[in-house]
Amino acid sequence: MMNITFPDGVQREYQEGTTSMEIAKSISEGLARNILAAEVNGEVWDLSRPLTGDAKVKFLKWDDDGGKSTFWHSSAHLMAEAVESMFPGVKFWVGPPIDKGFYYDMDLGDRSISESDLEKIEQKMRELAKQNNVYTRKEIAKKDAIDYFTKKGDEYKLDLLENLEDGNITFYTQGNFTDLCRGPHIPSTGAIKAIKLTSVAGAYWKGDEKNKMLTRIYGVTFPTQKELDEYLVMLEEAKKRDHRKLGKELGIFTIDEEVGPGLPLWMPNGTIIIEELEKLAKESELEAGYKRVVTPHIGKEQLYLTSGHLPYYKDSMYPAMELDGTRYYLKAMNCPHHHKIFAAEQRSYKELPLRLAEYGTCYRYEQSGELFGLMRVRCLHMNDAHIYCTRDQFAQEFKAVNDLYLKYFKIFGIEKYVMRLSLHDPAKLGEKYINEPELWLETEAMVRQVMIDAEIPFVEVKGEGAFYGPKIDVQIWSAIGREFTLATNQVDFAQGRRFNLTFTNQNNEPETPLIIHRAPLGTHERFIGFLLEHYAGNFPLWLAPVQVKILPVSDKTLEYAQNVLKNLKKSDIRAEIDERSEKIGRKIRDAEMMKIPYMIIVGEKEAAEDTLSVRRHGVGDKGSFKTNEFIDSLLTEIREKA
RNA sequence: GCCAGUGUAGCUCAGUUGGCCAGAGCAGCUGAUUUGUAAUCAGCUGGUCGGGGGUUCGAAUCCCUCCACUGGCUCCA
Repeated sequence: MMNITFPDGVQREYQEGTTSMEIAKSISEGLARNILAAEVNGEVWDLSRPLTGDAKVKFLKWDDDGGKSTFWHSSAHLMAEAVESMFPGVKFWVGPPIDKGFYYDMDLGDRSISESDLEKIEQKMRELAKQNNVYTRKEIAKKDAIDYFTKKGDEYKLDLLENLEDGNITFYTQGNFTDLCRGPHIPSTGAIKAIKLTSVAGAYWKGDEKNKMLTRIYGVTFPTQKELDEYLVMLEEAKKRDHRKLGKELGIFTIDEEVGPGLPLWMPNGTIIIEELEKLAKESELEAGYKRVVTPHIGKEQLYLTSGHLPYYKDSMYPAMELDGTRYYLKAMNCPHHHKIFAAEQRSYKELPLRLAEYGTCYRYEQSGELFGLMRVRCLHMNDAHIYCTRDQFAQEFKAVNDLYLKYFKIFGIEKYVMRLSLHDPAKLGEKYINEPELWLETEAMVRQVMIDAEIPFVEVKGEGAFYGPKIDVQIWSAIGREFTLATNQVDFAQGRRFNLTFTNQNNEPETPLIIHRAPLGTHERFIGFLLEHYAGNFPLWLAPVQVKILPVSDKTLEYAQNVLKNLKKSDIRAEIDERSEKIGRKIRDAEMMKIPYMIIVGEKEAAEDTLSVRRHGVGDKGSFKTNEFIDSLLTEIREKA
């Protein structure tokens, strides 16, 4: 007998070799119907797999992450079966579950799948799901597995097998499809009731662009049609938040083909937001002891050779222009220019930390396929600053930058983000990263310690560091789920030496400063793109391009409206009058569509009483106010950035 | 850059298997209307069908090529 412990602490005895499905059935038939997999001693197992000894068992339903991923993993196999039946000879690479659904990579030879094929594959999947085929697990010797795939001529699975240990290899079969797979899977295909293949895309084998491009099909499945429908509605809702759509509708920015891809033009409404953000940044940075500088948009080749950028990032820079025999580059980063400001004067330890800030304009030649609205562009305005400090000052300075982030995130109500400690990859030293193994480990430890001391949760990711040092990146997601770095806080142990930057220390010796590169508000482009989606276009009052729209009921009250406008402008409130000879309902509708925070309606009643009828966007009629009273409440709301 | 797709008026979209001057709604303009909390009415303007080349008696529709965009991959200081 074996002893099974459930999550609530209850223990029960079962015959050895009992499967988790049988255990579930012994508890209740209802439970057995709703479970997809079981967590056995922390590992997700098939329900049909026999348990061999005492264990902790937790049943996984659709609502558990482990349940969903098992469901989607099995769905990937179902899709593979459908594809194989329609495209005989197709070879499969890997088909994992992902955040929302699953994909499978495959080599179709000289055939290709277009989006119109997806529906046919879906249809086939539905057919196969209805057969309710059982997913069967089979342990297999490595030799036999190699034989199987050698006969099949499948070099991809053979490649996978190379890295697997004998005795640890399993095959899964459902219907006519057998795959090398570590599992686990749901009991049978019948549970998959709703299927949507979302897109087909190319993906390099093993993610390396030197390798062959495989075909990747993305899909998502659900246990009920209702859940799929809800998911599709959610996708539609997300599209309405897309900053590319909102940016156009609200007159924030435009991208013109003739100006160039990835080169946004900021329209008047967008420019107001830019100016408000810069005001916030300048005030905060002044308070935090930064000094402002301004630097040119270009620099000589030698500058970027000295900094070390050219060998690492030349491909991402616009090609050089040659003038009088000298090559100049458009700057892709501000740091070399700032370093030259540090170098321009003799520096004493008494000046440190020296914090140089600039909203710098940079140009990066991003690959054409990577451009994405405002989130990935070729011209960007960075909330940049470089902090030159001693080693002793580092922790405090780095933490102060983190505090600045958190202050901003609070203002903007940004809650969904992940702080990522981006580390170097030792395998790429000298190639992608400056070849200073000890300095890497040392600075990485310094940053880690600051984060731990500040009790800020973070994840560590190898291979995401800057070429000159580790960094903390703040990761966010666009409305359609793409991940971006919103803000960054980086250590630089390399450029100080490369530029020969020194200060005189207390012992009257020259010493190289550590440098922190930071951009808490990222770039205007990405930050405003993010804010558009974050607020769904409903900007808080202090950021709203038009804060108040005055709507006269008829021409008769136009004069009174103009008076009100004058008063609002006196208080620096951004207001406009809708002077069209439209009905009030129409004026309200248009102002609502433009997501203007406050509408004030002035008719003969208001003109006679010297009042305003106030309407709040998305809320409705707020009643009658005296002009001064209303302006005061606006000013408070603006000041508090509510 | 790579794979797959898309490109018709400022916007959202129709345009049957290639066939009469390429359509609609919204927006814009002009006029009428003077209006009370999410669309007043009428008339009008507006498109070298992404650019170029080709096939054809004839191309928005078929082919080639370039550009841009979309979804991914690679990349992301």
